[in-house]
Amino acid sequence: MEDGQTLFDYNVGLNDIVQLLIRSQSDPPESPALNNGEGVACVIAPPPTTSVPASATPTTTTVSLTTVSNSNGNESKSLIPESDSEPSTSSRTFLLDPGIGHFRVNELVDCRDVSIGAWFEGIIAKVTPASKGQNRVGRPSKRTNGKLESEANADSTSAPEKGLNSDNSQSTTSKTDSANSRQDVLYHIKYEDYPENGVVPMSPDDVRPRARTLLSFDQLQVGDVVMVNYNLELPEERGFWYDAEILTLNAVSRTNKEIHVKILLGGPGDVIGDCKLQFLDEIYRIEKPGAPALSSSDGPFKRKSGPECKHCKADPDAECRFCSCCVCGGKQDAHMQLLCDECNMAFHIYCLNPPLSSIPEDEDWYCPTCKNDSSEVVKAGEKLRTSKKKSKMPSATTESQRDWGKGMACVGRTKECTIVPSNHYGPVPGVPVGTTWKFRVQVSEAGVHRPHVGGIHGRSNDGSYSLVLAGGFEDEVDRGDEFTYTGSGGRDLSGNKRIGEHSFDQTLTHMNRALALNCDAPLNDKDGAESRNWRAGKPVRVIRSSKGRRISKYAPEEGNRYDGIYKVVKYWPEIGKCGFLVWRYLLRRDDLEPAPWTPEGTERSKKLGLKVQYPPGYLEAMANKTKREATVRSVGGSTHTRGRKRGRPRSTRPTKRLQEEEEEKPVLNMEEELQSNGSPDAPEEHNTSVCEEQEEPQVKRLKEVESFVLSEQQRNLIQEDEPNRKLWDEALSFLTEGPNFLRKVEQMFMCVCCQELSFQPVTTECTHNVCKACLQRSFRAEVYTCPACRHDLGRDYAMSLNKTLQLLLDQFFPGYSKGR
DNA sequence: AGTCTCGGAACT
DNA sequence: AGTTCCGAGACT
Repeated sequence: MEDGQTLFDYNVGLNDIVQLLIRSQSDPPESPALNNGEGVACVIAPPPTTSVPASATPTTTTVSLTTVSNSNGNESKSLIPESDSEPSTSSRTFLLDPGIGHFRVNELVDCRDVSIGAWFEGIIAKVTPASKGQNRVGRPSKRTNGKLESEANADSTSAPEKGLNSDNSQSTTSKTDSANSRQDVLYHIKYEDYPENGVVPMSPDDVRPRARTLLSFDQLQVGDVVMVNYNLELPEERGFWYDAEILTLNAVSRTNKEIHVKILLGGPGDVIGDCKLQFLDEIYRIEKPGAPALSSSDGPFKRKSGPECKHCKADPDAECRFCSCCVCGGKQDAHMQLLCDECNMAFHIYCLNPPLSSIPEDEDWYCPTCKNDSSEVVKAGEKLRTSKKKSKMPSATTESQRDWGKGMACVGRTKECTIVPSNHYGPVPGVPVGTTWKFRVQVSEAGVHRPHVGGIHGRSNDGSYSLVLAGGFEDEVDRGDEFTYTGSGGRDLSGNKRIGEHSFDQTLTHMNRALALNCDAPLNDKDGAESRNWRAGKPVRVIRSSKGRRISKYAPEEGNRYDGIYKVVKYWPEIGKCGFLVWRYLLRRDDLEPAPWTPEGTERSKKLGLKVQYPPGYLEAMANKTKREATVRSVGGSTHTRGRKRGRPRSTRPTKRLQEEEEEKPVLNMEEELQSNGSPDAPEEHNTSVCEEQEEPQVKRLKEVESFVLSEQQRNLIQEDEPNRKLWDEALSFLTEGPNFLRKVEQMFMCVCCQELSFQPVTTECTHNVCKACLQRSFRAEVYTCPACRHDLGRDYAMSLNKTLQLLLDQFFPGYSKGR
């Protein structure tokens, strides 16, 4: 990121997870991290077989190497030299005592790359004193090591090189205190296999004597910590060298043995449990400090490392498109094989189409299938290109620094409805008519009306699932159980607007077409159509917004209320009051649940304890933001009402409210349309923000919620689901709480893996329910335990589907499995 | 990736 | 009270 840029500029959205690294100005531009292809164009290294006997001839630097490094002196861009191209070790095999620390110069050691937690062969190049601060700087990777040091010491004089100058004074003190001397040094090592990394400073914790002792199977015991070869990404293949604690030793037969270990990556708690080892005859003892020092003249003490090709078994004569050129499979001309920085496949430069005449000078190289349009890539230090959309936004031109976009219209969802798919018709299970949310984003979260802003939710080749009545059109009529609705479009929304003046005709496309498809009639985008049997049309969930109060007295006082299922009776084009053609729809209610404005409806809402739902923490935040007065204002209502409420003693409020509601209901019900503007003083039935806490017990006491009624079949199925008896018993105790029953069921049969209602559930022997797919994924990752309780299921566990439970969940949450 | 949208708070 | 402008999400 560049100064002045925001995450929005990078299309990072709310709830996205990103990884950020702090960029250091002092980080040398060319200091590639080990095993980190980032920023480094690699040329393929020779196959492992050719490198094994290599140490015999240290002077035979390959001819191919010189050709490239001549043309390009930059090490990071040049070839990775073959392992025999490390002349310095053989020419200086004597050990030098630096006077401090445990290791001598030229001693063979193992060094841990803390970024990946693996040990690599290294040689001590020099030893310097280190200030305590330096050693305590976390355990950064080699790449960040130098960076952190220079940053930490930017304001002091104890940069590493300065520390070297004050060598004498510090070394004497450390000699007197041997316990400190280990901590107070910094080892500078060279990796045997990665000379291009140069000399790397290392904390004493990450350096130890070179492993030299192979342990046989019978020398091992459970609990021992040893060094093993393991590939974290591809456990079947050869990988790097890690410390590991032995978990199980299983000798199936004399030749067939199994060892499971826990890989220890170095950091506290940084472990990978239950890894099955592949290379049982390559297990090393970990040497303790003080083990006899080894130098390169004592032998190579070199372990097999790195991924060996499993396709060709690293046969140098075999053609292999996996470990060698993926075009021709040939292993020749290793120095002319380019490695793609994305997919890691190799390409002879002459096998490319078009072929390249030389190794490219760019730091990165991507193969034709991985290459992105370079104009789309924002490189480090480059300014972002403004996208088409952003360049159209007013802020791109006006340069105004206004604080837009902070409102509830611009927040992201914090949860998502998963019990029904987004294209679900009909009610959302567990959401009764009368449920009210303050903000549209909450309606979206509940899955009742998904778009944040749009009035119609639908798909133009399927139909409409829900719509919001928000009174945007003067000429709409709302009679409660029947209303007219207007399509979308016809507005000029340039300038990043959401609504605007009508400036052209609407068409029966997009959402307008979707809503028309709900009508039980063949689509007619010329004249509209009338249903043959209006009830036969597709159901639409209808939400009334308090904004609709402008033209409809059926709109709620506050927020957005789910009013039930409606059907499209007919639709037709007409010239609206705006002067342009609009598409108009007649919707009629077709729902057994009583409408919220009817006496039955208000009664039911009361029983269910329905009140306006606010986002978590919203009321508290509002209360903090302003004072009590401001909180009252947010409830809405006229000044007159506000005054009355404030003057009223709190303790009497719940009773009073109920009386008022009972008086009010008939009024609301009987009022004729046009009288609605005359009743602005109606008491707020959804007045919650001030007295919510006080109300709670009262509501509970008064709540005689209508029970959830199980069908005969459901009852039988629950009986049948023997393994889940306990869970069902608990859920059934919520039957008396109406919609809470479904919420309880959803909660109890949630899959711990995907955090959604279990789909194709497997009921484990420890009576937990998980999606079969989730359990299979776990087994593929070789974790054979119950995801919920870690009970061992065994790798041969038969995952049998609990069909009874699946039937039940499908009944309670119709359509939820369609979304999977 | 581009287009569309009966929200909602900051600003005037 | 009216105007201006934003991110997010859904569809195409």
